[in-house]
Amino acid sequence: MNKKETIIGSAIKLFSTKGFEGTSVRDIASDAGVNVAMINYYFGSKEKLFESVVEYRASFLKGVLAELINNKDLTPIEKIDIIIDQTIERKFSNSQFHHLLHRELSLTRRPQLKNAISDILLKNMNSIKTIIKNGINDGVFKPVDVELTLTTVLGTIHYLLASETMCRKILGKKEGFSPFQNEQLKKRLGEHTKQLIRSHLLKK
Amino acid sequence: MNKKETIIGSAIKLFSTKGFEGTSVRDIASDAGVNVAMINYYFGSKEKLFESVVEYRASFLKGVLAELINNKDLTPIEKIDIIIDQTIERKFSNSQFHHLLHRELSLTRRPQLKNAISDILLKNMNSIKTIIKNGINDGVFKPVDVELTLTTVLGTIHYLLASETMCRKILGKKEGFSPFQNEQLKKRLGEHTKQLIRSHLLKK
DNA sequence: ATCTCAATTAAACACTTGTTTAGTTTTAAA
DNA sequence: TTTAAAACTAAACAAGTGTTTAATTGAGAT
Repeated sequence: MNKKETIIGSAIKLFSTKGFEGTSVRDIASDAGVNVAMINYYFGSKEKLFESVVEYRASFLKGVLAELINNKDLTPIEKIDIIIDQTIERKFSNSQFHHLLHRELSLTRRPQLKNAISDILLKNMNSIKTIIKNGINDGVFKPVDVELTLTTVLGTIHYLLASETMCRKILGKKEGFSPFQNEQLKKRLGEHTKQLIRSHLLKK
Repeated sequence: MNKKETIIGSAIKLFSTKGFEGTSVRDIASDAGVNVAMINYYFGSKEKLFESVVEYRASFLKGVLAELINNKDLTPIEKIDIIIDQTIERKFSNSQFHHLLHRELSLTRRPQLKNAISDILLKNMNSIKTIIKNGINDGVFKPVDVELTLTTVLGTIHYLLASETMCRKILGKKEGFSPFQNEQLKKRLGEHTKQLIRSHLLKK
């Protein structure tokens, strides 16, 4: 691994857990085992490093959803199930990075970065949107509020993973319980979300 | 309004929009029109000011939900409807403060504050939880995953309000659209959430 | 009028911040 | 082996950080 990537790795870790303002370039340099000046040498500034971090990791979020839309062998509800599973998988394994994105979104600073972030997040949403819309047009789904149905799917998953402390308390678990590494919780969340969406979307 | 409250007011505003680390005590003092030293004089430290902010505003979040639980004149689903409306109302009018709480929850620092915050948020959740549980026991609701159903209600509302930029893009609105002041959006969100929960909870 | 104590101030404190400089080492091509 | 660009370093920079100090003001009680 070259130094530039090492720096990005440390930056992801620290920005995610301590926030952008809460992380100093010296923290990052120390964690990455490089001289402080290397950050400005490679990235120009702390802020540009942040942009590089988002850009670097954004590629991980690009789902392979485009092909799913045009798949003729799957029913619309099967497609939704797959998307729910994929979304849960992705949010569980990159939970801290998701927090970073959403934290930044909720602040007023750095508007151009916020635009970049929401564009990234929207790519996934648009795939789900298309599938639901097609399902409605084909008469398989009820004529629901498409945008808010998306919001429900992503909101449910996101809210549960918003904080380890919170998640434990919601579920009534003890201190030792690690939600984000728990396969059983993933399964439980998947089943709830799928069941919910079926009731919401499918005609009886 | 005394100075202590003026400081808390400015702190809420600035912490909400710029984050805890992104806000300096001089920012706050300047906004409140007081000397910098007054913050440490009244609150002891920036961190303790933060705790005061949370404590001060937390009272606004205390719903009158306790009495709703024992109300015999309302059906379980009517109670849920009321809770959804109340939650939406509250999140719309204190959206920035909610962001502040959730942002802090997603960081690793200040664990005792995180506990305090999640306890505050959980008080509301427990009221909803009881109502759903009672509904299930009475045979009116399907035997759903109670904790995750809560998560869905709060997650839907929270996710939509997570960021103005994001909200606009989800809904396909233009730059001028102000989601958090929009009565029509409140109504739309209420209808979607209630419809969703009815399909999910009610037996056919 | 004197005393007392809380409220308030400007200034300084010690420290951290992101960034830059000027110099050195490393690398690799000519 | 010489040369030139890239990689890297320790140190300094100016600005900003939260906090404390010591002095001053103001109001109410004695």
